[in-house]
Amino acid sequence: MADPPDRATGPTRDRIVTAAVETIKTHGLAGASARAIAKTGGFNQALIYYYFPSLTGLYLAALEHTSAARMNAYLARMTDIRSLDDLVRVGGELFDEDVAAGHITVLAELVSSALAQPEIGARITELMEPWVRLTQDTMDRFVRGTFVEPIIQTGAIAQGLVAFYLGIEMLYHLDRDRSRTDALFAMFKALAPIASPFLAASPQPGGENDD
Amino acid sequence: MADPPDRATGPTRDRIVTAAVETIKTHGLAGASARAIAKTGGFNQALIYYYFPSLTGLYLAALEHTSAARMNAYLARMTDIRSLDDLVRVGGELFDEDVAAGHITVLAELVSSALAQPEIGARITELMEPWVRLTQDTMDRFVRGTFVEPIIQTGAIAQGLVAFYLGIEMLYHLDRDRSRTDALFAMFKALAPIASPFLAASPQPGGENDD
Amino acid sequence: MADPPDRATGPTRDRIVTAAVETIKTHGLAGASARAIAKTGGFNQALIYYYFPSLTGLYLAALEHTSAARMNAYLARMTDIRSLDDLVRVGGELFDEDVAAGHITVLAELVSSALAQPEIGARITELMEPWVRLTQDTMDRFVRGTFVEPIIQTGAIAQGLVAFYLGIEMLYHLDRDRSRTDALFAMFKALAPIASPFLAASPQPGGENDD
Amino acid sequence: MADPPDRATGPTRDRIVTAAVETIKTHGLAGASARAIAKTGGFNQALIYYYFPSLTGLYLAALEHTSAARMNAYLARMTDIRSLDDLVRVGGELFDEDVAAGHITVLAELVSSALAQPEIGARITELMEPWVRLTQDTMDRFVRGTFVEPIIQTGAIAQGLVAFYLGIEMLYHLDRDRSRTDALFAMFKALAPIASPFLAASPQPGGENDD
DNA sequence: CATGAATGAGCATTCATTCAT
DNA sequence: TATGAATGAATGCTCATTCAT
Repeated sequence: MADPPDRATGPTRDRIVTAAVETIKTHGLAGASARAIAKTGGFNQALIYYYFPSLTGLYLAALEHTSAARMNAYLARMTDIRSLDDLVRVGGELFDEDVAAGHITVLAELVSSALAQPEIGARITELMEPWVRLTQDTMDRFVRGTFVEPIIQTGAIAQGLVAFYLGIEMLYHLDRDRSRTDALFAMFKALAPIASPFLAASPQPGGENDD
Repeated sequence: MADPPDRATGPTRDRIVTAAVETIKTHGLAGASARAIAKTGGFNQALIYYYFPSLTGLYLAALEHTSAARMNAYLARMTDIRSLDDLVRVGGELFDEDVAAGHITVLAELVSSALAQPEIGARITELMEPWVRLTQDTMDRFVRGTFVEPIIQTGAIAQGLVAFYLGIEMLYHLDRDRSRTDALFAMFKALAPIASPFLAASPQPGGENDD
Repeated sequence: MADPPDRATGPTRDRIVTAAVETIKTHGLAGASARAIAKTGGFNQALIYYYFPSLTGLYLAALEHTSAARMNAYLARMTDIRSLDDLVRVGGELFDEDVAAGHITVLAELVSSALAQPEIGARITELMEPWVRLTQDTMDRFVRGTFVEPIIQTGAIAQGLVAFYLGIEMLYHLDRDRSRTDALFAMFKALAPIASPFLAASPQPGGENDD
Repeated sequence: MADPPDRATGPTRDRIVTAAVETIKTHGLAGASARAIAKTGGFNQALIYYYFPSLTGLYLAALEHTSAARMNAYLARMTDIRSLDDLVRVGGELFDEDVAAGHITVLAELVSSALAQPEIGARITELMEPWVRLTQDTMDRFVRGTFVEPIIQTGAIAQGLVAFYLGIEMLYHLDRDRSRTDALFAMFKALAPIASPFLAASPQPGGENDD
């Protein structure tokens, strides 16, 4: 308590965070005890408390880690998207990567645990905001200037899409059955050419420029 | 003869299940220890094991309980729905009730825990199937006979809607902020009159008649 | 507490005792919980307390039961023994039956438990006395009148033989290896003709006549 | 790396083992709960699981401990034995020490518990083997070269003597009555001069040299 | 005569966390 | 910087026993 843990950087810290992500992904949050994480990473369990104030702190750091890593991947691919067709295709690829990276697993487990620990709920909400923003921005690029713009609220829809994304991943883990997700992506793909006329022919490139 | 518990009925069993639902709703699955549930219900913790083979058994019973209770409520209201407008309105009301009853909370917590305990995943999937079915049936009533029928796959969409529903509830618990949900329902409400022309003018009453 | 349990007789009592013997034999004393015994016998566990003041009371009754049953078998075969050869042969047969009946298992388990519950030690000692007596009497029949009579103390040896018997059975259960016991009995068989000349040519029939 | 306990050495480990021996000796295996052992040793019960994988592991370690300690004592005294008279005298002294050290108590309790937990039976058999070997070796030293050598099987007899030893100790704990044992040792003492002529006049010194 | 229901106490084990080194 | 040692509190679960019926 004398020394202030929660060191911001360092290779050992990364090692711990990586081990935490891996353990949460494999054994769930309930199975991600200090012992389990230390075993995964091959270090002493007391080391966790040298870098983080508590296990919860590490859990949040794990979410920050995967979130940042995935966000980079998303941003890198966003420039590829020039049509609704691209959007569906790239979206499917990114989803597959998300699942493989364990990002949404970590997210879902933490969101789930926030019920019992409301104090971390706010922080998780913060960490999700960039994703909602990115989703909304992407939608705006397709919607701006079209006749649907005044009808729909991209902000609300973005929230809903993130929720949907979270839910889909949770259901996937129930029985590891990809057919659910596959059917949905297939339908999106089929709908894309139909919806295209109503949307922007060539979506404008966009970042996080407007608020 | 009284050895393998999991008694099917009885007032005490109900008391335990109710206490379990209440505890999961309030403290999450991680906080729903045998002791915590017993405290909520005002009975001895050993009593749980007289009625259920394990805590996991009780958790599943809790989900079965809320699921059955909510399904009854849903079926009772289904006949009220005669237009897309009705659907949005009744849907919103039912969602509010779901949240209040804690049904989706119990569901979300159990789905989340299935990551670490794959053996219960299959059972949860079973318990979710009636909901997917109900969702799909309801959609079919609006879609059947319209020109959108060949374009969309109500089965896949139903899965997606259930996932969306699950995700929305999880996000709601993050910060207890209803604005997210409200904005979405408001938009649905606004979209209803626009979408109506494309769908069945008067949806056919339907149960679980077709497979 | 109002009614005095420990009923002396009755078919139901026998059923309980038999179930107790069976359970101790199979699962050991530590595994012979009220539940386990009731399951073996197919009755309600509370029934035990209608016939016995406590589980310990039932355990002792179980020992009394097997002890009496085996004593009858021993006495019935004693008249067959007319030579040292007979003794070894019949002794081997009776040992096999003892093991099969679980008598020595129950005895060994109870003796073992007496360490922690000294209050039952005295009762067990009492229950073992007839066996020591029988052993001594049998020895006396062979020794009386011979020149070895003043040299050995059949009382002490009888105690030792019973201890040996107990120990052998315990070791047998370690690995279920009969070879140990077989080798010993084989050697006894080989020694019998050698020892015979030193003992009574025709052992006198004897009961529990002398003190 | 510190995860699978069962640390091989260390003073704390010794403390735990000693406390376990003491507790088993006093309260029996059934009374040697983690809490009871911790109380005996004055340490936290969780410490047990830092050094041993389970209570069973500790029980076996306790047996290994007493067995090794007693074996050292036995070997140290073996050189004193030059006659049958010595054997009886030293044997009696060692038996007294065995009882005091609790070695045979621990052994008997563990052997008894192997009925319900067959998986530890094999290990216990292993731990008993040196004792059987020592007994046989000692007998061989007296028998070798004498006319009784071809008649008796020292291997089988050694097994029987160990069994006898075990049984005697168990009976002793029934009523803490030493007279049984005393009478037997007294008789052995009386028989020694009689048996001596038939055995080796001066037993050969021997270790575990021959197989 | 027998049972189902119920309980308080105890069990083995694991937890997050601390601390001296 | 990192670790081994240690602990108090909690975990899921089983126990012998009681009691109303």
